[in-house]
Amino acid sequence: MSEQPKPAGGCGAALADDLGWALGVLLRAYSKAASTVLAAVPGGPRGYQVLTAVGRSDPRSQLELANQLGVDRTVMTYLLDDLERAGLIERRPDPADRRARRIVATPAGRELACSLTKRLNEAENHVLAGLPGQRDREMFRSLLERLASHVNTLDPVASACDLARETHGVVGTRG
Amino acid sequence: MSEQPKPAGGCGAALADDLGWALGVLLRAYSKAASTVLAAVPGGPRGYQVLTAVGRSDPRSQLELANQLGVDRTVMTYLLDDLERAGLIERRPDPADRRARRIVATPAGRELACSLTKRLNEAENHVLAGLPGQRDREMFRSLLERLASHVNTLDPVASACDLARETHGVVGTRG
DNA sequence: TATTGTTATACTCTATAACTATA
DNA sequence: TATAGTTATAGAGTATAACAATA
Repeated sequence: MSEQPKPAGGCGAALADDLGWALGVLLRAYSKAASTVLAAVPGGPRGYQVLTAVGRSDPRSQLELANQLGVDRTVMTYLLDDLERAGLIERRPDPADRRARRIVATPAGRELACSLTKRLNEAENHVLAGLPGQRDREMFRSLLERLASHVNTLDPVASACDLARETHGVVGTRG
Repeated sequence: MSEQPKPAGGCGAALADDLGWALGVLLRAYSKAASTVLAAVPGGPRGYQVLTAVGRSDPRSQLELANQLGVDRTVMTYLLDDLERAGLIERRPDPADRRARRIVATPAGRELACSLTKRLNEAENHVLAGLPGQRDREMFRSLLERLASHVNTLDPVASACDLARETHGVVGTRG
């Protein structure tokens, strides 16, 4: 339809009007700020995710952890290697299954995760600085989280962050 | 972002409470839908961006295009190779500078871009389905765009759509 | 035989640099 | 000398597959 080859617009949909564009810009800004904060952590953002995940609840196996964070279990090996070398986590034998390892955060790991979490909060605020009003911010967060959780239910993708994997496949659709 | 009680005396910051997480989930959902739509385009999302960019205004050089879309000029070469092979764009000599090529969309290219744009709009609506109310959607779009354009001014990153590129990094990069 | 974790390999995307042809 | 475009090479990041130990 619309077979009008309009020079300056064709079918409309200017870039600034694009949802994906806006989301991308915003996420990119946040990621930039976040990865500055997380630059010091072995494994970067991923390493931080592991730290918070193991600090949050009982010891998990590597596989559990990998599934939860949406990374391949081979990647998890490298990730944990780095974190362990840095003294942030430990691999302990699982008394119930000698194949598995229980991953626990060391005191240093918990402490680091703690301080990073605070700094990430600042990064969030930086991104949200475009909405000076407190009410606008709350509104945005609220709407965003409604959308995110809805999407998440539609898309029962295990959990938080298959993000990486999925997006990769997606983008990899290159001809 | 409220102060939640946390399990291990940690610092909280549950995953679902994280701005980066929500943004990532949403962008991922959109990317997934979008790349399904764009799977047929050589170069995927990038290819689509090129198509719309060249269809939107006067013929540009490859370098201009690369800068505008935030991709390396070496990447632009491959991208245009694919698009040209598919008969979607043409490289024409620039009468004013024999080093440069002017990139123009072929009729087929414009037509494809046009139909894809429509289908992308549907993808947007799919993602926004979590906000049933029209007013909520408008509000979200409005707030998001305010944020995005503000961030963009702070961050003079070339322009429109580093999306694709950043999406990789970003994705791996949730805080 | 299946599963946890490790290791080795291949593939994708991107960046860097070298090369050409023009300016 | 500098610039537009191309090509070749190397690097990060990820997935695939083979392997060892255990179930």
